[in-house]
Amino acid sequence: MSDKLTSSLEDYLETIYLILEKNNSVKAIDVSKALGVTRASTTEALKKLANRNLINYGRYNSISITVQGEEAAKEIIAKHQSLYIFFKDILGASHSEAQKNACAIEHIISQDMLKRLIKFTNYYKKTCNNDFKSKFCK
Amino acid sequence: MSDKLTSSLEDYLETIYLILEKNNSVKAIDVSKALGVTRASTTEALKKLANRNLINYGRYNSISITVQGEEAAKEIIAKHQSLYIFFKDILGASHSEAQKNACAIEHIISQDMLKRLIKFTNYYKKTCNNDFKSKFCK
DNA sequence: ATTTATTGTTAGTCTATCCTAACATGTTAG
DNA sequence: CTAACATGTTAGGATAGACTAACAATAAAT
Repeated sequence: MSDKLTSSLEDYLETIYLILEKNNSVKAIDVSKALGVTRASTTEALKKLANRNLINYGRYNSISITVQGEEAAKEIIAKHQSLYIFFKDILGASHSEAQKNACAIEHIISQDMLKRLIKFTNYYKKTCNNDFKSKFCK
Repeated sequence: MSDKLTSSLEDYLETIYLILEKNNSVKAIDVSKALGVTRASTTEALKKLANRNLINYGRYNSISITVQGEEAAKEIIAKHQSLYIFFKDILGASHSEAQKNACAIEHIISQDMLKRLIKFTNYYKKTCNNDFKSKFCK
């Protein structure tokens, strides 16, 4: 039924979820600030997310997330998190590098590849004691 | 001077380079077919690449690549290759999965992260004998 | 409570990318 | 050589995403 979200809409949804988790409420302006876009852009994105029943929201209303929306957001965040951990803990990248790359790649890596990456990360952490990191990452 | 290429333009340039490598000549139609886009889209992209001095080409002319274009193409292909190898040889993904993900991620992974990934891949291949792949990837 | 500041919306513009359809140019087979 | 076919170009339209600027609604402050 629902087509795959664009990277951009995934970013909006993810941001809404994360702010809600912290603050227990989100306003459009918070989303705008978090993503570094104008309020106009956020309005447009919110409409699209609402049309797909991922969030509830109407004119001048505060935003809530639907069950579907929550599921979708959690999936994105899980991808982000797995990538971040691989970049940081295995490859030894800095927080900001790991973050930046995870933010971009989370939208395009396939489910299959992500599963492999997670399995590998867990395996490597257990078995290899971060040899690589200690040798090559200062 | 030259802004970063978009993912789309990178794809066109990469494709041109790869076809040239094989055939010693490229036509727009080859690029169209390789990328699965219309001739019209290719015409447009070729104009943009020519404007940035990455290829030489005029109306109804066959395409050649400039020195700058070659450099840029090689960089993209190197990214692709490194990602592909990691996905295939370390994570044990299939050819097509590795290919698909490399094609997408090559345009967005940072130089820093790529370097780390390459270093890691080499290190892991030497040191770890593909334990993970043999255990988890059939 | 009314003014001021903040936040949200709309309308219109821009860029990038793709498309289709019509037309132009090249190429190849009779 | 000239008809077909293949290839390239143009014009025009669609979608997605962002922007600015003007306006509307809400919230805060005096």
